[in-house]
This record gives sequence, C-alpha cells and structure tokens, in this order.
Amino acid sequence: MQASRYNADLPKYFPVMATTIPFDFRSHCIQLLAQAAKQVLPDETEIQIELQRPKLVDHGDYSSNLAMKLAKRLRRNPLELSKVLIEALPDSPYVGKVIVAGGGFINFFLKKTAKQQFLLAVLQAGDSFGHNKLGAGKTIQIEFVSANPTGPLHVGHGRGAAFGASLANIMAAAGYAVTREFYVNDAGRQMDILALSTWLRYLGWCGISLPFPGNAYQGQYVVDMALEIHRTHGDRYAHYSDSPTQQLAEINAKAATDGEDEYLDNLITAAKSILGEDYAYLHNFVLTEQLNDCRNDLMEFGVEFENWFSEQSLFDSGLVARAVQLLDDKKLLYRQDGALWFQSTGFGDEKDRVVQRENGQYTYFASDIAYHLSKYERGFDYMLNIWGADHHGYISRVKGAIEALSLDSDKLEIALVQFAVLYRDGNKISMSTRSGEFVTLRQLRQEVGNDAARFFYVLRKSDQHLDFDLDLAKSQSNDNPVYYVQYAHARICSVLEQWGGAVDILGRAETKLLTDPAELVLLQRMIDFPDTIEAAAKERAPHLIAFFLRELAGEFHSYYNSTRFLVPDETLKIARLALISAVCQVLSKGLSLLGVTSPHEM
RNA sequence: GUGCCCGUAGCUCAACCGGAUAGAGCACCAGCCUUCUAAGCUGGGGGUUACAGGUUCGAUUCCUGUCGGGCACGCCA
Repeated sequence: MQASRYNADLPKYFPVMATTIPFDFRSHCIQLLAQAAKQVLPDETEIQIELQRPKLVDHGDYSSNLAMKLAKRLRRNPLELSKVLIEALPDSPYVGKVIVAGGGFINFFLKKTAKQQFLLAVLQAGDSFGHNKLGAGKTIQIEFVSANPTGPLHVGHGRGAAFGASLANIMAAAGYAVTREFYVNDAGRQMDILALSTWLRYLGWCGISLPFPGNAYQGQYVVDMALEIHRTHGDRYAHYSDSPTQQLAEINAKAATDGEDEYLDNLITAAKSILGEDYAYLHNFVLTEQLNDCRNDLMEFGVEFENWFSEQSLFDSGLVARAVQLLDDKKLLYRQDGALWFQSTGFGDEKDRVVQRENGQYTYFASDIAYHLSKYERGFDYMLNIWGADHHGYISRVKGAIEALSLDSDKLEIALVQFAVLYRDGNKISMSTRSGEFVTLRQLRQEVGNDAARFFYVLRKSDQHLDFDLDLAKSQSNDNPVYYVQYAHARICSVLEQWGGAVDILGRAETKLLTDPAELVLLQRMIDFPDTIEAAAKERAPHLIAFFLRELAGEFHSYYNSTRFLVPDETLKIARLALISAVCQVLSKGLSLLGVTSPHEM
C-alpha cells in the first residue's frame, strides 16, 4: 500500500493524454525522465524517479534529484549525468525548458501555454477535478469516533470525528470505495454503570434518596434521562417487592469494606436483581437515548456513517465465542488463575492477555478480536482504525490476535489522533467523562460554529497535540483561517453575480491572455490540487488540504487586490472570470472535503 | 522503571518520508478603501530547528546519547 512514491513505469492517475488538454504534468515529466534514463542508463532497471515542487520559482515547476542519487553508485559526476539525461529527454508539447541547477538538480519549466490550457481542463472536470485513481477502486473501511454511548461527545471525540470524516472524503476522492463505521460499545460494564446511574437519579425523582457513588456518571444528562423516565412512567420502576430500598441499603453498607469498583458492581447486581426484566428496558432506554444524541450531534457536525456496528451483536451472533474457539483450535489459549489467556507474547505483545475472566465474562479484548474478525470476513481490501493516542498500547495485541487468526495484519492500519487539550483562562481544563466535567462537542460547535470547528480540528497534523484555547477560539472567531478561505469563495461568487453572464461561455475563454505572474501562480496552484489530494490520502493527512486552501485563497486575495476582473475588454474579462471561476470551484471542492461550507456571501 | 509519540520565530503550527536561501498565521511596526466585499492587500523586524555527537555531496528529517513534555503499561472499556 505504501509502495513507491512515484513509479516511473506506471502513470499515477490520469494517463498523460495525447489530446490538447494536459492533465498530469508531474507524471508526464516523470515519464520523460524515465525514458531518458532508460536510453542513457540501460543497465539500471530499478530507477525510482521522484519529482518535487521547488520552493523557489527560479527552480522551475518540477525538480528531480535523480542524477545526484545515481552519481555515487555510478561513480559519475552528477552535473555531467544531469546534462546527459536532459539531452536524452524526448520532446514534449508541455515542457518548455529543462536545465541543470545547484549540485545537479534537473529542473523542468512548463510552457506557459500548458498551464493556461489546464484552466479549461479544470472547468471541464468540474466537481470531479482533483480526483485521482490512487485507490483504484479498492475497498477501505474506516472506523472512527466509536465513543462509548455513555454520555455526550466531548471535544476529544470531535477531533477524531473531524479527522476521520475528512480523511474518508479524501480517500473517496483518491479513488477508494470507502465505508465509514462507528463501533458501538453497547455490551460492556460502562453501559451497566450508566443504567445504574440513571436509575439512582430516577429513584431520586421518585422521592427515594440514596447515596450517589462518586464513580457513577455524574453528568446532568443522567438526571435528565431519569426525569424523562419518571415523566412517562411515573413510579413504575421504583417499587418492587416488599422493601425495594432495603436491598440497596444493605449493599451500601458494604461500601465501607469493599473497594469502589466492587461497590459499584454490587449496586449493579442489586439493580438487576430488583428490576428483573425491567432492567433491560432501562438499559435499552439509556443506550438509545445516548446513541441518538451522538448520532444527531455528529450529523449536525457533518459526520455520517454507513454502518453503526453493535458490539452486542458480536455476542448475539456467536462471533465472540467463535473467535475464541479459533484461537483455542490453534492451541494459543491456556487457563491460569481461573481465567482464559491468549498467548499474545508469541505475536509481538509484551505480555499475555485475558480473553475470558474468572467469572466467565469475556473481556473487551475478546469482543475486539471478534470485531476485527468480522471486518476481515466482510472482505475489505484495507481497514483503517482511527484511535485516540491513549490506545497506542493496544495496537500490538490487536495486531497479534489478527496474526494469530492467520489473517494479514498489514491490511489493517491504525492511525492515532492525539488529544485536544482545552484551555480556558489560560488554564488547562481537566476532563473526565465519569465526573461529568467536560466541554462537549455541542458546546464547542455552538461557540465557534461547525465550519470553524471542522477546519480548526484538521489544521494540524493528527499526531500533534492540539491546544484548543476556548477563549481564543471564541474571541478570535473572525480571525479563524476558515473565514479567510470562505471569504475568497464569497468574493468570487459576488464578482460572477455582478457579471451575470452564462457560465458555460467561460469554457471558451482565451486562456493565453492570462500572462500576469499572479495568474500563473493561481494556475500552478490548481495544477497541484490533484497531487495534494493524493498526498493527503497517502499520508492520511487532511491538514494538507487545509494548508492548500489557505495558499490558494491567499494567492487569490492578492490577485483580487492587484487586478480588476470586470474590465471593458470582453475577451480579457472572460479569460479572467474563467480563471477565478476555476479558483472558486477548487476552493469549494477543498472545503467540502473538509466538511466546511462554501458561502456565496459573507 | 519499560515502551511509543513529540521538542522548529514571542505564541499556534508547516516544511511534499534526505534536497537548493527552514515557511505561514496570530502578535508587533509602517503604508493601501469616490474603483468587482478592508473578514482583504503591500512592505518590515523576528531562528545555532532543545542540546551534543555520528552517517554523506546535502540532515528539521536517519542513528546514538543527554535534557524537557505527553501518553500507555488492568481478569476497565
């Protein structure tokens, strides 16, 4: 999957077409160089050709370090080698000059007319401009967010959501068939704790006051759910047998002698016993409430999933038992201290892991093995898990289990997203789901808006910590870079509206009139767009799109201030409008990849 | 203590997996609106890429060590 960056033999995406409209100058130049290398150095069969975009315009549009790379092995002077290669380059309708520079760089300068013609290709491709065939139609499943449905999403989940959703869009644009999935942890102890917490609050509404454990869910939403139950069902879930609260009182009495976790588990056992079949209602109610809340929250944030995969279904379908059995068949399980252990140390893990507890309950790890088995059985070509960075210690055991099942663990990639650390009044805000002290994604969205939040989240590399200063985000919301990009889009829309002409005639623009340096800069930037999407897909780096958009917007604003578009010269006017129309289209496309809107006016 | 990630302008971050003179945005200074949206533009100052070695034509990038920060090390999820 992460093979050669640029393979000299294969065109990257669009084949270089022999028509009048050039599409992929980079691949074209690579092919030219490959042909030259083949002629000059017939013995070298494994030549990797890389082209980079030089930082300085003086260094051309594309640059190759091929001669410098080969110089040592061939014991030849890199400058001489460059010259020989350049002389062997086939003629090209798109390349103007190729020169040697620096210590042996081969610098390609595209013809001005090639860049100008490219504009028409952009307009012609429309919304699909920038798409490429990197993925070649292979299927990839991307699992992200997967937050426990035990409370509102917080700002940490927001980063995973924004990153995952943007990356999914980018992978789709890069030619992958993407399936987005949310893994719902609806089977574990945490759900029991939430159900218990809600019930205790509910009893409070019924006038039965009991101590509320410190490690139960403290949030206001728990009180609200309890109130909702009370409103629709009255005291129905409060009065059982002779003395409903007496059992709880007994359990409470044990708290003094047992640890906190045992205390909570005892309460859960008691609740299940007292509620009987009604416990399922309670459990299902809180799960449904939280899941709906989560789904709505994400939908409003522009994040949607093809699949919501239930952990419980893995137990119901027997897949957990089957996965464990498969390991057992391979003699990779053993029993110790009453628990069932998986020999993960044989697969790169640092210690063996329990899959079934002494009390017969499967661990989270066991259902996770089954979950990944399910992914493999569903036949995706690639799988990508997006996890919080705190799960990095979990990677080796999951990969180990996959290998133990004789599956190809290279098909599964795990991308870690660092935490978003919140600051208010210059102080770090400590967050804990259990304690109910956290800033929710919803609050953040209301404070800074969906667009700013989506853009801000992907403005840095995912493996970097994100310092999120709430006060700054609020007070400087007008300075947020997202507005800078959106403003460029709105300005173009405004100009096009004032022009009022039919957009399709822009496709017949006299592009050779676009000779201003600012215009060529914009053209070159748009030529880079497909490369940027490809790089963002390969590196799982949505921030590259955000940075690209800032560059493009900046170059447009500069152009806007220096040049008037609605000029009397009709031909020139159409040419310039065609250019900014293409810029508008690319801005909109890039923003949509990041889940940000493209306003027509601001 | 062990493992993983990170350390770049005053602050927040880039730098196309080893390339040419390390770039933006905030903040600061000086200019630009009777002309398509000033949420904009133009110019300026600001750096021993934490530190010390090593690898080579070439290092922010790769290797070793030191210092500093984050995370993980459950029969929790």
